Amino acid sequence: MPDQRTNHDTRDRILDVAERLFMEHGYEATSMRMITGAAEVNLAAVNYHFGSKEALLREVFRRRLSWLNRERLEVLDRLEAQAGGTPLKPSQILEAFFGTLLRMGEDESLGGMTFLRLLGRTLTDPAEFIRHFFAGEYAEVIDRYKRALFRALPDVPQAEIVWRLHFMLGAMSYAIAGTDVLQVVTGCGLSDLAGENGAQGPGDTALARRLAQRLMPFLLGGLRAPLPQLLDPSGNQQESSPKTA
Amino acid sequence: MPDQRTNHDTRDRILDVAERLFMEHGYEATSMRMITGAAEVNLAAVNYHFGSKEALLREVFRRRLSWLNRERLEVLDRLEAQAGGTPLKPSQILEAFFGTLLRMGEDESLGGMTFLRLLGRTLTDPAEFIRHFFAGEYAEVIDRYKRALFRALPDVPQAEIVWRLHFMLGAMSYAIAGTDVLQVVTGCGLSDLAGENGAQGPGDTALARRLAQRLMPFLLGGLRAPLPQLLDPSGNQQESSPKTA
DNA sequence: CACTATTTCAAACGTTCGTTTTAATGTTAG
DNA sequence: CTAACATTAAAACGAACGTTTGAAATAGTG
Repeated sequence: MPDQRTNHDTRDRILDVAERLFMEHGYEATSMRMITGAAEVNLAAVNYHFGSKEALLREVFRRRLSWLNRERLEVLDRLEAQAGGTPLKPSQILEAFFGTLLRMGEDESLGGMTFLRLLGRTLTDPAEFIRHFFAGEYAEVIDRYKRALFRALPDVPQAEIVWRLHFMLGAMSYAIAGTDVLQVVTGCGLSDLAGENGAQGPGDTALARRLAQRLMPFLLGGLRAPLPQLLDPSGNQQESSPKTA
Repeated sequence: MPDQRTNHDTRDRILDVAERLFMEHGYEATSMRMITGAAEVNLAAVNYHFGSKEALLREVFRRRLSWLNRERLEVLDRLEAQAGGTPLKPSQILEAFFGTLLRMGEDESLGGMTFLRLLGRTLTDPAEFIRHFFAGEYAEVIDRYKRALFRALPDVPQAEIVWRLHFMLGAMSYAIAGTDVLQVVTGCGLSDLAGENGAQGPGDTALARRLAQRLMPFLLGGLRAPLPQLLDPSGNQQESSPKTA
């Protein structure tokens, strides 16, 4: 029985703190006492308001993904309505799907870069309940955008499109996770590449914008790359590197 | 006792089991008792042979990455020696860097897909000691390949190359992690896309090969995509390759 | 053989985990 | 007011955590 009149101050503070701590340390490495301590609420508050630690993580994502998925569907609906019956351009589809997400990084009320980083880091979490949750949350949106890409690229085998959608999701997920070894090796993170100071905070919104500027051409280039010549299973790939076998 | 064990037998069995369990459940969600139980060794064996749980994870990676990094450097050395003083082709560099890794997935003695999945899932782990470890392991290889790409693409701003190397790492990392929501949503994983049975096992080596066939054109297309028009002065449109057959 | 170093083993260490309990405190409507 | 409900509070729960201990077993060497 959801009661909208209840006091949401404790609830929201828990969600905000959990979002940040789950991002910084991961789900397993974040304890209830870390969360309730940072949120300055009682230890039992999480179980009272959400039921369990797993349900807390789900709610942390649900309040962001419900907006994201709705927005993604609405943008696609709008594009397809404008196009009449003609297929959309791949660049439009990518902009709708990835641009909508990256725009969340510029809006603190939508979670900002904190949520984006959390999302990127959690998408590769092997925990069963997490993957099951994401599968349910993403099912409709993925299906709609997949079919839009099928229509946009009628000459490309659908299996190939699925592969490349998979790769594009990976490039984006990893990019927003912000844990790249490159950043530690080169001593400069995305923030420095974006020309801003490295400190997290308000500068993150600029980071999200520049990330989108850089990511979109890359994804489009990958999506429209020449198809690999399909060989019989016994035949091996083209050899442009020295033999290693 | 079912069979006699030598000194290194315990060590190696712990490493093999830890590699699989860390992949399946993640570092934090894998307990020492799960590892020693599955390896059929005493609980204290891990601390005796490796010192700590963190040190065990480092050793799990070190025994694989030492081979991978050495191989990557040797392949690059060989390519640059063959090329004389001329710059390498981007496709050669990508094949050397990503192809070498993906070939590990075909060789069970190098860890196979189990290690590849573990690597992909761990690269986005926020734990401090993990990121510090990866930074040290990858420093030399990243630097060498980065500079090779700089020479191969002299007209592309170096910051742009770093961005795209970042995106390529992400696409590969996410792909080998094998946790994509697409797989759960569409009900078919990479194994099905590869035309093989979905069961993990020997079929995984075929998966690694087909993954490489699909991933390499995508990465090359992304790397050579038209540059985003920003405040960049020269050479913005270098090479467009939309040949969606 | 005796001696030493290495490895295995069962048991326990102290700590932290997520969760539950029970009571106290606000809050709201009749 | 008071009865009913919603929320917070302190304390404790049993279980599981990574690690350590000290003795027993094994292997290697002269």
